[in-house]
Amino acid sequence: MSTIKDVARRAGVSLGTASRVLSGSASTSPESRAKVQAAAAELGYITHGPARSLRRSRTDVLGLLVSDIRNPFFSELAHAAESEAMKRGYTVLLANANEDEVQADEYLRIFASQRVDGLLLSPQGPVTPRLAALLASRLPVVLLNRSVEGLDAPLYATDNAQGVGLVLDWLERRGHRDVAFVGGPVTISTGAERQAAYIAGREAHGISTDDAFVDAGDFLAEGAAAAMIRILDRGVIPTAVFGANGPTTLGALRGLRERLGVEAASRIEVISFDDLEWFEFVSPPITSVRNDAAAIGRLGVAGLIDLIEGREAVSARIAMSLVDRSLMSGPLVDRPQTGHRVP
Amino acid sequence: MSTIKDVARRAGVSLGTASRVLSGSASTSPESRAKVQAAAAELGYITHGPARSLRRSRTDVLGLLVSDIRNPFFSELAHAAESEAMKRGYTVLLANANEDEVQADEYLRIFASQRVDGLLLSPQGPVTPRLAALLASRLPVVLLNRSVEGLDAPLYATDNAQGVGLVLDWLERRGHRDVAFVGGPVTISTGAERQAAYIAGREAHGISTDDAFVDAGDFLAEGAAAAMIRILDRGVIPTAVFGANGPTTLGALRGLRERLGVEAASRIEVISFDDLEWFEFVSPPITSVRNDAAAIGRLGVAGLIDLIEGREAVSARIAMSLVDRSLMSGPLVDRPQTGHRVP
DNA sequence: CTGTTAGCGCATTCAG
DNA sequence: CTGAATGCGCTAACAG
Repeated sequence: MSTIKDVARRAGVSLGTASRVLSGSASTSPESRAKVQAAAAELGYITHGPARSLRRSRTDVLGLLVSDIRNPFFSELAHAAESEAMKRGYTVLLANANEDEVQADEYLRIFASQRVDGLLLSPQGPVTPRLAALLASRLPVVLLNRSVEGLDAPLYATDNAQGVGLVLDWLERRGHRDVAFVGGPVTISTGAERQAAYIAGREAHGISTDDAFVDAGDFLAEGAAAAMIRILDRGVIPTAVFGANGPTTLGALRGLRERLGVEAASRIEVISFDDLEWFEFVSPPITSVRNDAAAIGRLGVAGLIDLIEGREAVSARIAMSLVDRSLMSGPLVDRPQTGHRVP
Repeated sequence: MSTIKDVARRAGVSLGTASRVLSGSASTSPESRAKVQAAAAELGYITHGPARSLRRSRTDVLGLLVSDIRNPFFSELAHAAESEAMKRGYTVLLANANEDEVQADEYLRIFASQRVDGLLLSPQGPVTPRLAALLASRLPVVLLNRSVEGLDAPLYATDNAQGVGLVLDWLERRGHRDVAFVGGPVTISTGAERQAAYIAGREAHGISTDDAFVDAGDFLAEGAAAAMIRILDRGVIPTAVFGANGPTTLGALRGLRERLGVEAASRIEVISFDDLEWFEFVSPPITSVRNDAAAIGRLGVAGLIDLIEGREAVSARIAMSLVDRSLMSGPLVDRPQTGHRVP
């Protein structure tokens, strides 16, 4: 690999001039510019990132720590964040915590070691000592979708209360009273907020307040299936199920089918926080409130760059929209009608 | 941020000794070790990655360039690669080409600039000049799932011919003659290999050789839906559809429903290359051949590290397995029976 | 506008 | 086993 020294020698200019041309930092004569650029092209010169970072004490790298890259919500978010960052001259170092606090902490160490210029964080739990140390070092941080106590950073997140409101309205319109709620960990802000909004609003929407209908998993399919089964094993039969995120809805569906069989399960309507591409294919189709993951990713990157470059960054809540697929199938005729207010 | 110099001063040893302790490179006295480690812990010292990389002329970073991070095949692969790399002391820099050659090339530049120690590549097309330059610089490279002409690197890939064989056997057992094939770009090795194996094997499995049943998209849902619609618009009605990767199957389903309606579409069986988590919920359930993305990711990382550390790396083809969901639904009774050999 | 020089933080040499 | 010295490749400060 050729260095800037090689380029300078070949172009017949000094090291400094070559550097100035290649990084465009100061004005240079047209002749120098031409000579240096030609030499660089001939040699296939590519800046040595680590050396440049060492000298400038910045890396132009952003760390992005997501909870679960296999959750389409996060893979879409990551994708949007990455292209926004690239457009603005930054590279994203993506890490996957796999909903695991220990792994998250390990990646924070790597980010710190790589000296990322800023951090996009979707936290797993409370503020760990390592995270506290990063914050103390005044590393710019923004939060994605999940907040955490004692961490005062701009937050780019789904409007959970508004989204749950859409769900409650829909449940009421469809005449559901016996609704199972499969939530996520209440230790995660999204889990807590969605559950709280649901519990607070259900009575006003004519939904049973029997807590036998409520359980929570881990925001992954497997834990959600177990939660769904726990609900059913209490002897209640819901007419609708509300899954608190994408993987949770997947797990809830599996749980329903495992306990009730395909036939009986297909008589239960499902609504999901987070829209997945396959909901239209299930019978009956699954309705959802859609979470604009791409917007969150883009806004997060923009906000983080604002912080890095010394500007203000303001939090934003992203509104959700209802994707009502119940129209496709009409009212569920085989549903037990006891106690239902049919729309 | 404290530097190794601060640690040395605080521990009352020289810079060299602190470095030796912290990187474990040479033997040190127990006392020095204790003092240095204590000082490092007190200061919250974290190695400056760029400086270390500059000095050692290696970064312990692997570049992973995937075609489409929102394709679950790749997000699972990326996840597995990342955790395998972490286990072995490497960090993965993930980039998403979005099935776009230009973007892929841009990321190759970033990888080169960051001086990654090796490259895991799922190529989009032919060898670009930039990729050629990287290869010429003797950067260790392994290929994931897709090969490319003129690039002699270890390949960790699905056994496409074997997978298509499983599909053909299943189609024959189910008595399908009029089978639509929705493929991917033949400019991508997986697209070409899968299509070639299907075309070559169909006659021996009693499947129509009418090429009206064959079309190809772009390995994304939208292009596949268009291809499916082109097939149907030729006036043929298949009894089964074979989608050449996950997003393709999704698109094919959408195309079927758009042209035929839900009812008629549900009388067509679908089989897919790549298994998706929701196939069990579709009616009838979608059968698939499963691609072990995690294995490919792990093997790729292991192979790449072998190359980096001067060992041999041998290519591997990963066998696919049939996930037969037709058992769940039994033979399709409403299917037109003309010309079918019923199993 | 350009050449020279210093030094970012670290690992590694060479003496001792 | 340890300390002192060197330089990885680059940018920025300075003097011209």
